[in-house]
Amino acid sequence: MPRTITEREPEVRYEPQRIEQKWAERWAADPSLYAADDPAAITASGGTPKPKYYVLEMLPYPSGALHMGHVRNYAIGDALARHMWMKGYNVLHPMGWDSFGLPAENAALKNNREPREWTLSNIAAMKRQMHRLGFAYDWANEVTTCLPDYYRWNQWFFLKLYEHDKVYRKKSKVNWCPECATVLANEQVVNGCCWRHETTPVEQRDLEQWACRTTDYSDELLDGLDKLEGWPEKVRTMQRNWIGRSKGAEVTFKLEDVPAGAAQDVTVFTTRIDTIYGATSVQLAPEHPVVKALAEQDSKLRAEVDAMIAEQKQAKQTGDIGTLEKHGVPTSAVAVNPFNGERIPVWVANYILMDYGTGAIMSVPGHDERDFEFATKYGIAIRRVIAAAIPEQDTELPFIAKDGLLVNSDEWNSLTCAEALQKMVARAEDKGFGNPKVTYRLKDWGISRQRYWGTPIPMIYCDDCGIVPVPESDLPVLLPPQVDLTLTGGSPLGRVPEFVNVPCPKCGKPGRRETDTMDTFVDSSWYFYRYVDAHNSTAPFDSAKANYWFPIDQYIGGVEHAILHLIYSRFWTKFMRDLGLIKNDEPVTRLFTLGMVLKDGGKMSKSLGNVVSPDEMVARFGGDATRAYTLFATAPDREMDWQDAGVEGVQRFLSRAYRYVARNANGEDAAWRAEANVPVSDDLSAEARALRRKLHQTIKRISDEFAGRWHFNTCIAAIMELVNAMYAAEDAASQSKVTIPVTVVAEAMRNVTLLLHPFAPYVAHEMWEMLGESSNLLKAPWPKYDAELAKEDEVEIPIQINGKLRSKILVAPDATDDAMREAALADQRVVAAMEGKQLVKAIVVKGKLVNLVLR
RNA sequence: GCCGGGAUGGCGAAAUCGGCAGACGCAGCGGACUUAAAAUCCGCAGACCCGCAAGGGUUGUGGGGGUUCAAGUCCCCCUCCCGGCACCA
Repeated sequence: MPRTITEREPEVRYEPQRIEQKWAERWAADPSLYAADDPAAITASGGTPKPKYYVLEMLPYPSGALHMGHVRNYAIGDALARHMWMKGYNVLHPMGWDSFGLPAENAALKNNREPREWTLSNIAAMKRQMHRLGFAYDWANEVTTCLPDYYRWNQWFFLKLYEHDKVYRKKSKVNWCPECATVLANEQVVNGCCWRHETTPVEQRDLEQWACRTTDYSDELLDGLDKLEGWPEKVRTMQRNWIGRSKGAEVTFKLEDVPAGAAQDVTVFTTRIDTIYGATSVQLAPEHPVVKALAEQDSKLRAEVDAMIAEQKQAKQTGDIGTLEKHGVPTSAVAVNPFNGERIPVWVANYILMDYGTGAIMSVPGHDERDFEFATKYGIAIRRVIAAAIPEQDTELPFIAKDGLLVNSDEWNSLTCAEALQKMVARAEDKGFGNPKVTYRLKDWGISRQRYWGTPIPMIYCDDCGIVPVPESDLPVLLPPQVDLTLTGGSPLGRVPEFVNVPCPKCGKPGRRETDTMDTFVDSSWYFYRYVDAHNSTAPFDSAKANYWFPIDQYIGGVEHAILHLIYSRFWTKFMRDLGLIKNDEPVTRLFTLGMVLKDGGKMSKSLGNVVSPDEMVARFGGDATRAYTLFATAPDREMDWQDAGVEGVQRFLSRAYRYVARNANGEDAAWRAEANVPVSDDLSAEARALRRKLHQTIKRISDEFAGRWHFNTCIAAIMELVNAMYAAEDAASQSKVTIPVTVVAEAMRNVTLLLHPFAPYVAHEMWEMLGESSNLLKAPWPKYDAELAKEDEVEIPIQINGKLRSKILVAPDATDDAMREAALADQRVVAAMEGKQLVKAIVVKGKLVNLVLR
């Protein structure tokens, strides 16, 4: 008869609220609990230093409350950090706040609150949530980007950038979001709309802006990606596309029949100079200066060009550029091909973009699909200049092959494309009508924002001296309080006379401060360096400390930062390296991008009303269950569909683990502890051995996951299985009247606690205490598995006949192939199945399976 | 259009190297305990068919083809979903 529950279940209840409260208080009382060892102290001590491990989760914007995506992100990072502490690493695991930005201004307008006050109170609230979830952060090195002790170093870096000509005034068309009333970087424009206001089309305005020379590092940013093997391929590809390097040539065509005042030639960019004998027209972007000059003399052309400009603008905003039907207008001008002197027509076409290359192309309809479409439509000549090396492989035009041979190209005929590319550029350069050219899609990073809640740009305009940097000794330039934030279009700081009007640092005459602030992506471009030395008041950080901790060993965050933040921060690292502040070329060795948290198959959003609040989950199921569920639902890199019932299931599991320990451990009793700590003897019942086997198999599984795939869902499943096995062993033992020694039970309980700790630290600490352990669980050694103990006595081997499962046999795990085959052939069902058939082949996979091929 | 990722029970998912598909959990069903409920514990469970049952058979990882003794996993073709890029010359 199964034993009754009442015998086994005294009134032990898992009360997460009580346990978590208790440990949260203890942890809060010890601020040094999660502090890393100081590298200087490590070197001084002379002992074998612990290896360092810098694990970082992307810092949140303090919107007021954590969302489930944060919880999932931090649960992953915290599990890893705790595991690495247990593995004996010197772990740096910091947290901070990306706390400048527009939402604070909006809140200020809406609720009449100071951005600073709103932001700081949000930070306090979110920090409470993080504490409640038991995340182990080194709060002593917290970074809050909106405070002067941080942003003064943004200003310091700005001065350094200026000094090294990496930041400059750029007059150009800029992206302007009317909703934000500010400029946006190219990276912040999504489908022609603002990244924060996805339905607000971005306008183009002529403005003078501060821009960072990110393009000085284009090649290094691109080529460096090859070495970032610890980054997801997806992110590397996205960055490659974003940088968009294209190697080609510029070729200048002389123009005829153009107005006297206009340029007398036009330069095109091409990646296929080898096809230039196939150029049968030149195509210009409608905004091209030559077109402008032509249109001035031709009102009909002007009307058509204006319509084309409007069409392109519209299509950019709707994201339809790329699918527009190609059309164009001929002009009166004629271009001369510098290679063969051929006179070809000049057209204006809607598929040519002014902001890429030179805004002009040579059109080769024989070997480019777009040009082909256009030429076909307007009856422009189409000429073959490339043929396949093997004539049978020629296809109809347009023929795009890059490994062909040149034809119809005078002296260049029968060269391969690759040879022609090289030689023809050389000729163009030699003759002065062309040159090799590398074009990038990446543009310099415009960092001025006409906003209040950001870092003031430390520059002063003086009528006599021009642009004058604020002297380093005058930093920080403080953000004034109580500023009128009404969205009128100008920089709010411009409305604060006490801020604007300052003497020129050079000549002392009245000057005006720069009133724009920095893009908030400046803040996040280097914040992780500040963590190593957050209180430094004489430098952004100590170089020795940064060189100890960097690069970041593991960075964890959402894929939505694959381009913006992760390109800017790579740029910043390279600039700091060139300044001599750091030695590393890249900030991050390994990057992990987590999947989104969905609800009912869709994104959680306020408008859909499907947002699950972490606070509510914590109140219902506890912090441990909430965070552990975010890991249990699926693998961390996959999208996860939230289900409240799943959290409840995890809570039940934690309860089971806790109650097992509560019933079986008596850590307060010295006699029990003495008995529990006796080494396990070899003389064990089958039940006890099975339990130990399961334990050691579980240790292996979980250790392997931490070292490899991070499929923490299967880790938690494995611990569930182990706990189930502990209950089952108890059950089996009670039925077969065998006892499982206290030492074996204690070993299982101790290890379950250690394994559980990275995922559910509160309950693990409570269990650790119940076991009478007084050491700090955070740094308790990660368990080692014993391969001998993990080995099965017997394994069940499936027997297939012609690939179909027909029977199973038990054999020793190291049984030889012969022994397995014999055992399989002796099996009753096999014997029956072989009746009247012939054994053609027997496939034996050692320790795995036997497949008998019968005919 | 191009580049990634994905599609497995009623649901979330597992299967790490080509070797028992569905571990673990949720929901469900049956049972124990209870005056009852909650909580807890034990058990069952892909689908279909045969059988009173024990058991047996067929089928099954988006669709179609292929390689193999053996395919969720490898190859070819296709559909749908998610993410990114896109007249980039």
